[in-house]
Amino acid sequence: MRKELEKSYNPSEIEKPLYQKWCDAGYFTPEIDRNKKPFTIVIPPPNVTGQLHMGHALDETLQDTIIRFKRMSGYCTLWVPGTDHAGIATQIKVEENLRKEQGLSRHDLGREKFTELVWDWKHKYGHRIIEQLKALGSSCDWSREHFTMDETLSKAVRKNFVDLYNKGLIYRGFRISNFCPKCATALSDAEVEYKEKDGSFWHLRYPVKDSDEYVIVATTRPETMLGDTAVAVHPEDERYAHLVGKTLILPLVGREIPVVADEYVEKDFGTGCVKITPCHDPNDFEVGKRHDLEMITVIDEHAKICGGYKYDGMDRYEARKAIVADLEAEGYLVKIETCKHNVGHCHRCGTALEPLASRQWYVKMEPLAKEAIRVVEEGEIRFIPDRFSKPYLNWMYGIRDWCISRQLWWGHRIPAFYCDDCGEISVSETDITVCPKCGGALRQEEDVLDTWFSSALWPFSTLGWPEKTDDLDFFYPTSTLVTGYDIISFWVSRMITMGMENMKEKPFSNVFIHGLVRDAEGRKMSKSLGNGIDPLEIIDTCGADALRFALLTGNSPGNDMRFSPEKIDAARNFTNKIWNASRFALMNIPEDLEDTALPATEDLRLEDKWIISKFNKLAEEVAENLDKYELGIALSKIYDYLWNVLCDWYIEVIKPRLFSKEGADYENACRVLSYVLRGAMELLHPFMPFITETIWQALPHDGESIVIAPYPVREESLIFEKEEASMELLITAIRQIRNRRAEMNVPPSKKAKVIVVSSDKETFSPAVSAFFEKLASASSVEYPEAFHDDSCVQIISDKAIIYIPLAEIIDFEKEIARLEAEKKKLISEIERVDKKLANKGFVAKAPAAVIEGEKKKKVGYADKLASVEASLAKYKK
RNA sequence: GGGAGCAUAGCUCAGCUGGGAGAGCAUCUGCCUUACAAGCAGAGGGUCAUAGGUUCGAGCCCUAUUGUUCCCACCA
Repeated sequence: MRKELEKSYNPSEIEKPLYQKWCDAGYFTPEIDRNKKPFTIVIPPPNVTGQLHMGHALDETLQDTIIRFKRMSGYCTLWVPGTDHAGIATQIKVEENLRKEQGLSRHDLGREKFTELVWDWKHKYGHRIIEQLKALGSSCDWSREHFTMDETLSKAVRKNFVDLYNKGLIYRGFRISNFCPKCATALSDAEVEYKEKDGSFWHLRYPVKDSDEYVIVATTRPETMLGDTAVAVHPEDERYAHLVGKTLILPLVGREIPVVADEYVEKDFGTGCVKITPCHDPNDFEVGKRHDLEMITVIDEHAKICGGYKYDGMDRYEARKAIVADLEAEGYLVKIETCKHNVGHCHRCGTALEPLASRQWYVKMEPLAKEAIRVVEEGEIRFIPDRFSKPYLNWMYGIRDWCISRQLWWGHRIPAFYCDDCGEISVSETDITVCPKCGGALRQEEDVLDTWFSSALWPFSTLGWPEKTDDLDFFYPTSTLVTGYDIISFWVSRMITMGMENMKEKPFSNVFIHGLVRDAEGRKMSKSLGNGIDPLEIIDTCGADALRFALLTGNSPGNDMRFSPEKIDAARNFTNKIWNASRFALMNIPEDLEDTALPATEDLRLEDKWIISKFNKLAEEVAENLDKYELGIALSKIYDYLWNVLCDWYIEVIKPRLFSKEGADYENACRVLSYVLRGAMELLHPFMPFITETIWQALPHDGESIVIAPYPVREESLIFEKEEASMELLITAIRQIRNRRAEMNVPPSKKAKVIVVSSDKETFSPAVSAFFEKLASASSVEYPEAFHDDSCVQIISDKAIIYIPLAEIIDFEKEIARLEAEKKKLISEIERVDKKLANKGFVAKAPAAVIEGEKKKKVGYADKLASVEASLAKYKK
């Protein structure tokens, strides 16, 4: 059933019910069809308690456009949606809320109660982001929605953990890791953000035992001196060679510490002496291991001093002041320099991190990286744009073991069980209570896994792994992963390693990388800056289609984009334009026209063949661009076709036919208009799903929804090169007339006769008079063999000279000047082409088509020049 | 320290494998032409950062330089 279009496009009324209809019809829920090729995308799961922001909007729009294109192109498409439990982020949020509302900490509640509270949050807010994805039009299969802490996904996580442990790829180790004092947990290297800070460089004097000698060490973190257990010098440093093996007295503490020689020290940096604090610096830790130094922890996980000093309990910065003051008072402070240095910060909460030696769980990455490197280097997995494979490979080649334990409560609890009786550590896919070795009681590891440990499995865990499901069999490996460059190392790299390890097959073939959405000034959109534009607000006011258009247009793979209100305006104007054009079409297409067939070719008029031919070429180009992930280019081509070709020319040209309201000519115009408009909607649908479906339904159409309509493909029998060329000539002529009239300030209301002299009788014939009348303010059109009248404005167009009798407003001097300028330009053009054609190298090496083109150009210029010269001669007479 | 991106119209950016520079917005001019003033018609505006090189031919490829942004590593 066709429906009339409302007077104005009201996206807020149309979008929701339409989306519901699509879901109800099951368009997004594929049935496995082995006659079709699968095309699968897994969504980068947004934080379950998060809100849709511009970054998501871009990410989802890109995915939806691709998946809709593939769906219409006949693939068995699956877009798996879901959310991530986002360990730290979610826990922080709930903790903050708990503190604000009840003044309690998570420890007041205890682990079990607190975890329940987080689940409550998940149930309360987890649906919000899903609803927002729907509002965008995302054609996800909601029957396959997942959450990283689902039962099935949790099983996958445990299996993966146990498998890796049994292979020796997961181990528990004591080493330095970055600790966030605020989140009170260890972090992986990827979660550390370095920021340059102004700092000081404190030079301290450490006396040599039983001597008047001393060494001077420099540090940016004087409070760590409490944990010093050595001072290191370079083995070949003659200045200190005599001190190696001697003992120093650690100021304030009085500990006796050795001077050791280690290549890690750079002779020329600072004083050449380095204080060694094995428990609070990664390099010192290594030195400590090499020299078997004592490991003394003096800063705890809350960044407070510990270990039995008078500074115990003080915050690190407070302690720093106190310690520096004491050192100074006792004469150990030599000098203070200012310096800039990089300090690691928590990428979640921004707190300065503290390196801390502790026992954590790690994944041994090097063996896993091998395959992950191979599949990218051998092109099994392709990054788009290709340049992003470099940082990926860089990261992989320099891979370090992945710290996966987090001292949090929200997440997958590590399935390791400790026996306090015999010290055995058991890991198990199911909970166990009895030690398999000694039968003693077990207690489970308190820590949970890094969030990314579960998202690393996402492309196959969501398809059912470790079960051997049909989904997994059919839809894995997935086709394209769409994500921002900011999480290549966090997520993409880990999915590839885990995919290769668990599935022995890549998790996806293409990684389509996009940039960040920035504000109009190029800054990151952020809550604290208050410069974010809320995508939901745009959806409410302008519609999801306008938002999608604004995000896609001009966007190129891998590059950041700026988003501004002007872009939304342009997008909204475009939806308005489409809407009005369609409304106009439907006002004229008879209601009983249900048939979608084009008229017979012999019944098609010049303009019909032109617009049909251009449409078929457009279809081909758009598909090509989409295949290359050039979504922005594809979209701008459709935009151009709809606005600048279909609306500005075709609809204008056929208006007389449409207004005639009867006869074959009228009906054919309606059929062609309906064909090209419907086709344009189909091409545009992946980008702007709602408005295109609405219009498509209102037009004559086959099938029940545009969502499952076949994507247009170029049809060779509908390419009309000759008519295209003719029409372009006419358009050029009309533009030239308009141009001249505008230059002479002739209002459109002043009609004038148009006399066309052309040897191209097929193009310039009485059949097209209406074009000039409608579009070039012609009162009538004549086509004489030859014509001349000095009182006419002469327009030299391609393959035609046009005369317009507007004697009273012609400024002859101006005309002559204009023609002289034109002549000069043409002569220089001809010279340029001549020079090119005289160039032996060009003639010998350039492709034939290019040479042919140049020759044609020359003929065209020469023709025009002859006309210009003839006119000039007559004017000058 | 290592790597990458960007530099094109006043602004924001496209420009795919080299064959006479494009869009949107902004500006100027003229239009209520019965779909659309969120519109129509027209116009102006660019040594494609700089210098070399390859080529018959360079915005595009190579080298260097300048400016800018980002990523990685991180020296106490």
